[in-house]
Amino acid sequence: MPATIRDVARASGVHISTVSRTFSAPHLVNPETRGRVLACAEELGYRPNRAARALITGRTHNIGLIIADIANPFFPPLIKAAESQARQRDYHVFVADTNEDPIAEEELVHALAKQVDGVLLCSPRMSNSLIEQLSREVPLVVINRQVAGLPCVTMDVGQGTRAAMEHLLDAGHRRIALLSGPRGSWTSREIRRAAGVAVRAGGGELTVLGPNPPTETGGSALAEQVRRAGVTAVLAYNDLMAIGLIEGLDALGLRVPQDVSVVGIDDITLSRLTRPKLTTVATPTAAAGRTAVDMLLQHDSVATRGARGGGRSGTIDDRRTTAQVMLRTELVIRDSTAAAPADGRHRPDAEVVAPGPHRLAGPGRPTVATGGVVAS
Amino acid sequence: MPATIRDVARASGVHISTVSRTFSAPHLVNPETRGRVLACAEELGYRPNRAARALITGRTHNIGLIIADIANPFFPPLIKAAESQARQRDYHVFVADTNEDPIAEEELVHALAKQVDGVLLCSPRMSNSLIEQLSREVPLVVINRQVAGLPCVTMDVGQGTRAAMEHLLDAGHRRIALLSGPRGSWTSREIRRAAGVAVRAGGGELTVLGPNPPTETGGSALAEQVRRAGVTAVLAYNDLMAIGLIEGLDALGLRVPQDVSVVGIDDITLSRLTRPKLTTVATPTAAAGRTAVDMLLQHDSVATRGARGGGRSGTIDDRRTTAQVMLRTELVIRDSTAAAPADGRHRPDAEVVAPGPHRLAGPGRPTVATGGVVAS
DNA sequence: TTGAAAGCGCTAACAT
DNA sequence: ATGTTAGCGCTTTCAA
Repeated sequence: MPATIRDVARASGVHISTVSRTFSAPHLVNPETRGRVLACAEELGYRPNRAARALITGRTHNIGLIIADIANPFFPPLIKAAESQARQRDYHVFVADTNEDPIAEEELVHALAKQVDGVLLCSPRMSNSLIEQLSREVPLVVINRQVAGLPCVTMDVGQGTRAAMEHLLDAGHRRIALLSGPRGSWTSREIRRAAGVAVRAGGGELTVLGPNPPTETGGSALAEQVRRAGVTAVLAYNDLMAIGLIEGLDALGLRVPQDVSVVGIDDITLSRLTRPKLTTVATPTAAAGRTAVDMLLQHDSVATRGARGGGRSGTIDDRRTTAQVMLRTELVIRDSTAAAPADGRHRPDAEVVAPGPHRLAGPGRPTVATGGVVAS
Repeated sequence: MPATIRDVARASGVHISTVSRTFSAPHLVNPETRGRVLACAEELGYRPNRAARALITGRTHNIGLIIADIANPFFPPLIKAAESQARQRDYHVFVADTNEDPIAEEELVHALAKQVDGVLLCSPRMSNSLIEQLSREVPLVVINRQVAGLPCVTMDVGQGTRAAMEHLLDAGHRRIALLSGPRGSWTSREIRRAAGVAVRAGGGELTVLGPNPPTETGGSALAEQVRRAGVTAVLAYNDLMAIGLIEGLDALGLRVPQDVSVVGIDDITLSRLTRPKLTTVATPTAAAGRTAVDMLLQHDSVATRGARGGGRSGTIDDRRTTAQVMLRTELVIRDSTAAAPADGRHRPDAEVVAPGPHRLAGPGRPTVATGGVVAS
């Protein structure tokens, strides 16, 4: 039923290749002919079949977006921005949800590989080596994680964590807890590292609780542990956990921020709507989505992984041009943090992190180009 | 670079058609041969190219999901459920965001049509006639709207609205406002219709404010109008608006629920997290996503719109089997509603709906099969 | 049970 | 500037 290139050719009295050119290389066709072809195409409702085109050009004009959990409010703005940016460049996007499962992630990359020109891997939980290996199958841009040799866009949570900790230390807090995120999360590791350094530098003591599921439930489940730890302030892996924690604390009769100060990370919409409004490290999610798409398509346009043409270069070769972008974050102070209560609180009984073996910026770390802009 | 069917054929010493059969009709191939082929395929990391397959079978194993606004928290659970259900049936899903723009909707259907076996149109804002017309181009399942002759999955917001209104009337409210949703929203029309009837039946007076953008901002912007209307209770088109309204009311010094009761619709996660917790009409979004996918794929498996085969039947023909499913909703009473204040409040100055010309269940309405189950 | 051949809708050399 | 031809990776008659 749908009109094909042949229908248009017949209708406009030219060869199919002329029709093809009219769409893929208009400058090569006589304006007059072009007009006629276009008119016929319009009339017949003809639209080039992208799949057929992909078969020969090797470029599908699709991209994959693999998300840890669509229902986690951190992601929708990123998805939205990525989709919008992609479409603006005439790309469509497959969105897939892994439920935070590394196995599902891998399977999805394989499944999508043939149908897309590249995949945006958002908050992957799999190993670095697996990511590298998959990047040989299809161009990858990694979001929320750094993988040496691959284009990555990350948020500067280290800086955000420092700012948050300094904010808490300034307010007189000394015993501080960190609710860490899921196992395998690069972001969580960065936060922990930065938190350890910052708290130590400020003369405080950090208690790390986790790993945890990055959800509201994950946060509220920690209320009792937080209480027992005897801390006066908490930094959570994300806003959802922070909000859950506040709920849980509330149920235990602990008030935020009077008894305990709580800081989140992400600045999801929700964080302005709960009471108390959440102090949090704002993370430029939409910018991350846009940037990742740009990086993928730039990377991708350079390297035509065509069936006919230059072959599968670009997947490996232009690693040199591979950029790692880190987007700035920003501490947003609202109502969930206040001065530390005057009375000393009881002793902790959870793990206490002495500075430990983490290097802050050792020689092994990949160079980071800080080029991002905070979403306003 | 990626292995093709030919590589596998060469490696296993059979003709490509045998390899093809091994994957698409295994029972037609000798078990021994099949084993060998499978082994080689495995070894080479071969995966059938779906685009190439689609070219000849006419079935892409992709579906499109067109969403009014991904960032609106109503949608992510639906997207997630749809994607999950689709993938379970070996389908991938394109997600596209229209920004509530009817023009974008139409354009997206066209753009996606060739790459998918069907499109889920979620909360479309375009006209019925356009939807019908588009359904001739590609199988459509409409979510959150009823279009005669097309498979639809809707939420029974009429019932939910009645329950909400009865709840308010029981609590002594007589002056009630309805914050309507976006222009073009079927759901908004249904709510208004049901609200008018229910309030009138209960001896109350309904003030309709709108149309409005279905956002928090949309809600908070209405606070002043709500105050001037002199109502003691409000039903909002969705939770986001309800929450925004509560914020706005708060800024005007009006307390919820003491001064004004507020009811939302949807029961997004957020509604349990704001203070006061929102009374709302729970809407089974995940179930809607799953159901829509099922309807599309069932519809679709019946009708092979193959290039070679039976042609583009199914798009028009089996309208007879077209189902319209309406999912049950449920009023969830939380903390944003209370008894009407004893003192009479000032007179409204916004539009007052006398029963008006709306029929509740006129002859022109399509038959509705109520078959849904509320998501627990 | 397998192979041969045609072709899905399109693009890209190569001619003209 | 346009037509010819080959073929992307795959499925599907039709024969053998």
